[in-house]
Amino acid sequence: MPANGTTPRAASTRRHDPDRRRRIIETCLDVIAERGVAGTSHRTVAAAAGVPLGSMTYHFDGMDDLLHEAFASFTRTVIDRFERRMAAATDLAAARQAVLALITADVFASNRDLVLTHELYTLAARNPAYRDLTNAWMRSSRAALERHFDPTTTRILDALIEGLTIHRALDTEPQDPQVVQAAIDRITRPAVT
Amino acid sequence: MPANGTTPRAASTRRHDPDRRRRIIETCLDVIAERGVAGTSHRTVAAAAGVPLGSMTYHFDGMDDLLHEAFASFTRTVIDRFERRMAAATDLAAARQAVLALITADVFASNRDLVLTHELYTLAARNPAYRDLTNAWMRSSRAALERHFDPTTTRILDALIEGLTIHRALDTEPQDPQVVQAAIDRITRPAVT
Amino acid sequence: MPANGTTPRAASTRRHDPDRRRRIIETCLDVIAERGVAGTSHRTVAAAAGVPLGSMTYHFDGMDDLLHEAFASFTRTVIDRFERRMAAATDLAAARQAVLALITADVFASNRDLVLTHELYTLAARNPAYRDLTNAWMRSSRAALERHFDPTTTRILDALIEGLTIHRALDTEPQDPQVVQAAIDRITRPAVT
Amino acid sequence: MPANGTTPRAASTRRHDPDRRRRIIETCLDVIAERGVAGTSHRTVAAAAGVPLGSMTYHFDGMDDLLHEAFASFTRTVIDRFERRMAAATDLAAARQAVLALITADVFASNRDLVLTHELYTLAARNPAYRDLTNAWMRSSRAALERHFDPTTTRILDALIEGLTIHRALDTEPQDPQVVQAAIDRITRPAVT
DNA sequence: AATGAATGAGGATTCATTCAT
DNA sequence: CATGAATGAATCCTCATTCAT
Repeated sequence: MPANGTTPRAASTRRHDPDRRRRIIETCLDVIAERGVAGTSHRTVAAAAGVPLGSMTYHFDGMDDLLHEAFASFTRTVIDRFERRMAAATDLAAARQAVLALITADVFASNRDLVLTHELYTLAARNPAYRDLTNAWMRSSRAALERHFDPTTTRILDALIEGLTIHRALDTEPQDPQVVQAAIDRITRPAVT
Repeated sequence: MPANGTTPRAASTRRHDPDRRRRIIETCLDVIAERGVAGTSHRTVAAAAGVPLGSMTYHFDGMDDLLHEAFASFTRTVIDRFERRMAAATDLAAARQAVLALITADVFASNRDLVLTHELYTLAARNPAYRDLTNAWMRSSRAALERHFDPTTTRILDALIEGLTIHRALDTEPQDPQVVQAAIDRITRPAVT
Repeated sequence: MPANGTTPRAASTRRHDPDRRRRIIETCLDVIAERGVAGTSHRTVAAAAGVPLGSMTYHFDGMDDLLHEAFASFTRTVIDRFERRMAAATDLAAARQAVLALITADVFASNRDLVLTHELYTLAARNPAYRDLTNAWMRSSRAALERHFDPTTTRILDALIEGLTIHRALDTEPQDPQVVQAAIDRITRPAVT
Repeated sequence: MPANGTTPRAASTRRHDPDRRRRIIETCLDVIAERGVAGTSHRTVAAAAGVPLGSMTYHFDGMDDLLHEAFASFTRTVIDRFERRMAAATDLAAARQAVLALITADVFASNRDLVLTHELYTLAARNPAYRDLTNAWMRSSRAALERHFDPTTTRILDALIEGLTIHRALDTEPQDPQVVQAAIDRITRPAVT
């Protein structure tokens, strides 16, 4: 066995690279996170993924196709995380707790996710082709919340999560956890009769 | 005082086309709204503003300078609108009404404002140089809300406005006004004791 | 003898899709007519013919081989038409009539043929490899005309057909049939003694 | 005065090159003649003209603009030559002589002109934008001929010149001058009564 | 025998910026 | 003070061709 750590066949089989497409997509998200959609070009992605420039238009019908695929992968990931978190809650208290965790801990745990979300929203704001992704995202978030809350509460919570997440990211001073807790309490507590 | 309404100094220091700089900035916002930051170049702005290409680097220290000035102008405009709306409210009921109007009517009345906001957030998410603008915006929104609400309520309302506005823009189905009303009620009503 | 009408050998030597090669050639002419030699690539022809890209270099030794085959097919077609038209004439009057018909009716009945002819001439003007086709074309035209006219008259008629056809195609105003008739009369009438 | 033969100002004034545009156009014709329209790219022309690639799209609105300008320059040249030759003829005999000279000597004296003509015809056959050039060319040829011949004769001569020229260029065997002479005689001699 | 995968070269074009005027 | 001219780098994309299967 060679010392370089690659399998013997790797050198000879390099031509056929079955998940190169998938790897380009993931690399593309990294590049977007780091340099923005504006700084994402065939060249930058190809260089980052270690594939020849010609690979880009071979695997994708142009920059737009690649971007859409990349953001489709991104939304799939965040939707999964959201759904798993909410599905784990078995009663109302747990559901409230899950929402708290979503906002304060994991949805945009990384700056990467925040940046990607904004880039996607920016695209969707001008280009309807990206609305299918944001729509699917919103619909799945609401479906996950509606397992535990009524439709109106769901809508409000959904907007709250959005707003608090954005402000947490943009704000220079740290977010007060008590504010988040208070928000969830007020929105989900039963109406005063 | 001169009859034309400009101060004497302005006339002497800025000869040719005194507000060309300002006009470029406003045109730049139009271009961003229409084609995105990515599609905004010296060329496109110069063409849209009807000024020679050389004017751009004469009046601004490069693209970034121009973008920052443009978004500074934008945030000034939306901050003004927000503050005027909130300042007009004289009691709590009117303040609640004002928040409702902000969300359902005027903050992102136009698609233009929505697009510009997302473009700015996207820049700010990656580039700290634009955080001063988003910070000032957030601070002023909160100050305006704090005239009527306590700090915690203000934070929650602020996030709610953000989230509902974004969702209204991205969503394909129209926003239910009752949801907005319910949200404001729950967030601003006194705690159940 | 097999019932399907093909020779036994053909069936055994060409299995899959026996006339794919021929179909590619014909499609290639369509593509050239529509987009020009410059716009004709392996890709465009393969797509138009509905064959995989790899087929192109399998069946032909590169673009040039394909182009040459395509224009060979084209000249064969127009030569046949010309010869059939001239062969049908049995006396001098009929021959004159046939020349008239060639110019006014059928040589470049379609814009397709005109375009293909110019594309071929352009290739032949620079690349000697295509001269064999234009030479064969000219030689056969002359042979067909020489059944009815002396060599000098043939040369002149041949040039006239060429020139009138080109001008008919390029001219924006329609060609006057009387001019064509007059030209044939003058060229083919006996010399004044 | 420096020994290198350039004027002293040349080195310092290199930036301002007032007839660079014209030089690019002429070089473009050379490139087309040598490599065809298909082989004519911004790169090849820029390299041949010794100008940076960026110059091409600075001076021209793209490849099509450049091509059109180049062929406009070309047709202007050949039209001038044609007109000068015909204008020099003072009587009918001289006019006949001039037509003979046009065909046998100078219209496509060089292979360059022949190639350029075919390239232009090919463009015009498919792209109406080039018909203005071929139309102007035909109209001016006819106007020049009509100084000496009636309209019908002019049309026939015009077509003859076209056809004989093309065949002279494509034919491998040399053109017989007597055929040309005979053609002119037959077309221009008075009708037999 | 036939083809999908892959790639490096080259295509037109746009760009921010510099500089001489 | 203001700008038209100019340019080299970078943009996306198409291409003919090679090659492993």
